[in-house]
Amino acid sequence: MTEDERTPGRPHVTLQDVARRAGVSLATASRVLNGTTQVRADLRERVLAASGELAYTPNAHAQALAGSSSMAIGVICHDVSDPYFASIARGVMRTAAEHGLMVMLASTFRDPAREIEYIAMLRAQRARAILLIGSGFEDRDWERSMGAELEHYQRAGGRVAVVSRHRTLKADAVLPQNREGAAELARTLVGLGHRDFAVLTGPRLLTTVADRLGGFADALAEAGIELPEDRVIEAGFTRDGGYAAAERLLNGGDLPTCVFAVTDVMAIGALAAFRDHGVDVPGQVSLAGFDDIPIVRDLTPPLTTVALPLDLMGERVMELAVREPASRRSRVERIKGEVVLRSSTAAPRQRR
Amino acid sequence: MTEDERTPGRPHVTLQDVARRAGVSLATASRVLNGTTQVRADLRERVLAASGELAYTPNAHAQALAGSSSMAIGVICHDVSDPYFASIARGVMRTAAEHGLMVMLASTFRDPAREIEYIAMLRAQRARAILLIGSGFEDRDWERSMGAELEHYQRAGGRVAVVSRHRTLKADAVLPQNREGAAELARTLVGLGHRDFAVLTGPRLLTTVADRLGGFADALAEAGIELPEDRVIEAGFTRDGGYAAAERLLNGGDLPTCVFAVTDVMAIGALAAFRDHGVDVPGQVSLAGFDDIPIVRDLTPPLTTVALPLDLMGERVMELAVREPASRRSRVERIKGEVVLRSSTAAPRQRR
DNA sequence: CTGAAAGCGCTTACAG
DNA sequence: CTGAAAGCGCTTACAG
Repeated sequence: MTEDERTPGRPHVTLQDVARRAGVSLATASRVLNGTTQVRADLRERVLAASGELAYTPNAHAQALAGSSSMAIGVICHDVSDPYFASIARGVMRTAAEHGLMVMLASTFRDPAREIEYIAMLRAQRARAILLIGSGFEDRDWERSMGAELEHYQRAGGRVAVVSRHRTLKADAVLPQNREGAAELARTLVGLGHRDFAVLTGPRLLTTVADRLGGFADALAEAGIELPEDRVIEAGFTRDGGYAAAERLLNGGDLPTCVFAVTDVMAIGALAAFRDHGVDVPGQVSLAGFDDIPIVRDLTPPLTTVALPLDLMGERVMELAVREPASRRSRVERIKGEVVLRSSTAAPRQRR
Repeated sequence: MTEDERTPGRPHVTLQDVARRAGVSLATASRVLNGTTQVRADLRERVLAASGELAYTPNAHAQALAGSSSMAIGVICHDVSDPYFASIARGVMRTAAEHGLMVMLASTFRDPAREIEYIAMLRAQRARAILLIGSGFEDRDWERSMGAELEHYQRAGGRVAVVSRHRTLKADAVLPQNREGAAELARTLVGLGHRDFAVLTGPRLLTTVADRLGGFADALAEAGIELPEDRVIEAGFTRDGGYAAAERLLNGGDLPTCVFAVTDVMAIGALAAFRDHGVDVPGQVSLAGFDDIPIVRDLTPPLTTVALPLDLMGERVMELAVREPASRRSRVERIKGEVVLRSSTAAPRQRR
């Protein structure tokens, strides 16, 4: 493409330029290039040739404005650098690519103001769908404002899909079975001989935390094992939170025989704290996480966890957002977690 | 907002609706909302009120089309789930948010066709800038096609900025000092007493691999230490590649006293392979990586590496893309790596 | 300071 | 099948 082949003064080649060079009307050029209607073969050829010669790239904004269709999907997460999100994102990106969609990504760092702001931006972009990846809040205010913002978006034709439970959001959802997975893990650990547990958690307002903690505690209760409140240690929902929680546990006097961190990321921090304080895992204390992010296989010891097919969950949530719903009801896809025993857990030392 | 407050049949509230409700012209409403010109206070008030009452959201496509300005930045990486990218992305996202920009993300999995395709899509979106995160190729063909595509974009006013060296791309760049960092690491390891090395690398066509390997080998040579070709083991540029490379090393007969994996991600794989084969690190072999991704602190043993300020690099590359250049010359920001000694390296056992 | 109007680059009924 | 024209929702010279 050289300067004089396009309309002078314009930085981009337009459909008009292509049509002119091909000797057809704007309409015909448009029809050839997005193949809706039949066009006579020779005209078709000429348009294609002209488009190629001029290296024509359609203006997505003009297309969106004229056709009111956008190829953009908004994806909102808490932190791009969290490996849990990163694994899900892999599936999201792959599936987006397969559908020729662009992903607009936003990190909110759990700042509600930022979440609202991003939804407004995505509304402005006329994103075709918005994906919320990660735990919701058990919080009336947060829910109300998010809900209002999203409904607004949905009324204008936008689609919303989420990974993880959001109490009242009316949206398609991929739901990891957090309660069931945590319960199954508890039963497995009890089966190993453990009777004395602690749980390291993030803020209990997060639905994911509430579900995993609840499922774990309930299963223990069914086995006749109590989880005293002072054995539930709440900290940041991060690696450093796990580290801090484990340190608080260590300072709290006698250790339990088994610790459950509600996410692998927190478990990584806990493992580091145990190592730094000379506590052997699983010799002195067993440790388990949840999620099965890829790295936990490479820890020493490799981490027992509840495996979630994260990549697949990303794929599914994107597909929910893209596929037209058969009915008006929200679709729900439940994802089962599978307990994976690795060397970070063992039978307790002085059993009996 | 209720149905009858906006133009019937339209899903979105438009500026026209706002203007009508405020009793002003389209132009005035526009001026109030993007604050270019002065507008009389009372009109201003009325427009703001109307906009709020109708929950008006501007149509970004119409804005982009009319003003030919887009708030979107394209970010192209190889794999969103790679922790190296994830850390850089954190800085990118934060900086984007500070500037009110949206990030359109693309994963290419190093597929050249996909890279080209994404650049075309970003061109269609009239993205304000494109960020290439990750190593370039020492490959004429790849370079030619990428170069052509990007120049095309740049001629139309697009900005391009990269992290890592791309031989001939005319773009602003954040350049980690791979050669120097690897050389410094080599000197440090030699200082520890090592004389017998192996290097685990990704494809040597990647500029990052070439630079780190080259810097390491040169520094060894300066110390009078040879790095035989069969001590350079090439594999995939991933965790599994590192694992495979380490296994090949183990099968190759006598172990070196020290192994350098050109990225932390490969080092993680190597560490797992050593563990699986009962090779003690650093007892039998020392291991070092490069990048200092967050997780390597939590490995056992924690990994010696060359630390790069990844988050900061993300911030910088975004700022290069956003700030107007003073001259037409490409700007280059060099980033120094710092050797961080952790427990994965030690003096060799049977020294002397 | 304010408004009428042109124009951004497309798509898509509507006639032919 | 093809083309002239209206319209998508804004911004911004250009007059007043």
